[in-house]
Amino acid sequence: MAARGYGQFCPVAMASEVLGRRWTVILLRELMAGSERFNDLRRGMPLISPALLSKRLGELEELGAITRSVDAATGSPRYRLTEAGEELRPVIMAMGTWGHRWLEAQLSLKNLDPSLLMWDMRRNLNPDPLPQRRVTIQFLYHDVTERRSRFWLIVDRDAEDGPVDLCIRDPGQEVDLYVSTDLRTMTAIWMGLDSVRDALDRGSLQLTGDREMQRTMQTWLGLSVFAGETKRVGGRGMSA
Amino acid sequence: MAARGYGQFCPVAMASEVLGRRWTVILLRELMAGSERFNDLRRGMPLISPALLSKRLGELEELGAITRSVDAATGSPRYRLTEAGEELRPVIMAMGTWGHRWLEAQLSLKNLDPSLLMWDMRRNLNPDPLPQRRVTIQFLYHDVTERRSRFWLIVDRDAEDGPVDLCIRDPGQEVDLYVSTDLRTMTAIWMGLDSVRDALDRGSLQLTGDREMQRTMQTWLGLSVFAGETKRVGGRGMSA
DNA sequence: CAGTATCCGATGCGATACTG
DNA sequence: CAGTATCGCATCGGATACTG
Repeated sequence: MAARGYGQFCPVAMASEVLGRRWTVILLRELMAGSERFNDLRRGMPLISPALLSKRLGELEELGAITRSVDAATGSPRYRLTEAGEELRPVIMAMGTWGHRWLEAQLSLKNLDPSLLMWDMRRNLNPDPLPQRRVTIQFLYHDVTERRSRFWLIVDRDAEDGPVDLCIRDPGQEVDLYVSTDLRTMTAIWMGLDSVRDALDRGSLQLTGDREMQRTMQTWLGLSVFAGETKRVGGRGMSA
Repeated sequence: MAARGYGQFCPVAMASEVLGRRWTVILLRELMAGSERFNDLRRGMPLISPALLSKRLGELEELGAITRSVDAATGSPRYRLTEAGEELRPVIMAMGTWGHRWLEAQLSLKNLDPSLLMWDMRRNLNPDPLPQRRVTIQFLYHDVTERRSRFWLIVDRDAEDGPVDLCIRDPGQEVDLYVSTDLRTMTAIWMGLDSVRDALDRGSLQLTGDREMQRTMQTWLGLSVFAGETKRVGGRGMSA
């Protein structure tokens, strides 16, 4: 694919040589979102091959943007942003803001993926408006093939591995709230293009169970960090 | 190169599908720097093939980031950023700022290119500190092969095509200031890694001609827009 | 000047399987 | 869980030549 590099001394060109590599930006986004372990990173970018992920991690480490360290307790490797890596946050955020403002929403809603959505929701869910006790929320996407249509979020503020756990098998606990909807609706809500109330009114979303949890869903359901940005979308959107 | 696209609805991923394409970021930088014509754009990215430049321009137009219009006077096409394209400026700037702060300076100084440097300098030169009359400045890079070692900047505030013209052939005018140096020194000054004074003191830079222009060189010589950023550089720099 | 057309080569990357 | 090893091909894009 050509002589790798643009032959330019301009800092934009040099940064672009790094950030232009496939998956690198997505990987940084995952790291910024807080994932530190190899397989957690994979969950956030399911289409990457382990070989390539390993390679990209190596490049970023070589570059000084991340460090690889071994967790003393578990013995498992952890990848963390260095100061240099942390300073890429404005770049990634600016990209996301622009993408959200200007890229056709339709396009987002073509790349639907229930696992990815649930993984994102797990990360941003806000336990505060929920009951103090441990609660289980079941999501059912009735337009998704059987195998990936049901998910359970278990919220427990006192859990060791973060307050929210995502299951793809029935955890066998009593469910406090059932959420039944289609993938597109839930994704649109997550991206701030739709709201819980509107979806309920339209009948695109059904809630069953704890009334209080139903009422406060819009507040505990964390949204995409870009959901607040005003959408513009002037052009014809991406061709792909 | 694989299924084009990351299969993600995240705005970062979608923006990255556009900005990750080779040369796209460089092209945007050129447009943001003010180039509007096909061959001016090429001068700012000499290693791109005309076919690919044409393709990228088409993609950005399709996307709604630029418009192509035909100049009524000259009949030549002009490419300009739309509002959506203009809003990519923070992204490009953030990339440049990061690149300047964290990427090994050595690396920049490996991608030396006299034509590119002169083309950048032409753009950012500040005519104000210079004499009111038309002045000619000759640059001689004594470490560069004969054919690309001499350049002339002609500064004329009243010229039709911008105040500064760059020539690669002797324009046959009396030269007001001779600048003799090596390519690395001049690039380092341009990037804010070195100063006119220091280079003069070290003997890496020689000036002959108009004393006043010599004295004020650091002020009329416009620097890279990133020259003000503090360099950090923690890691081992890029592998390339 | 402002592109198009064509060809072909390198290689990035996806897929899959395997290991400590 | 956290990767490595291997293979093969699609495709991106570089080179060159040509045109209105």
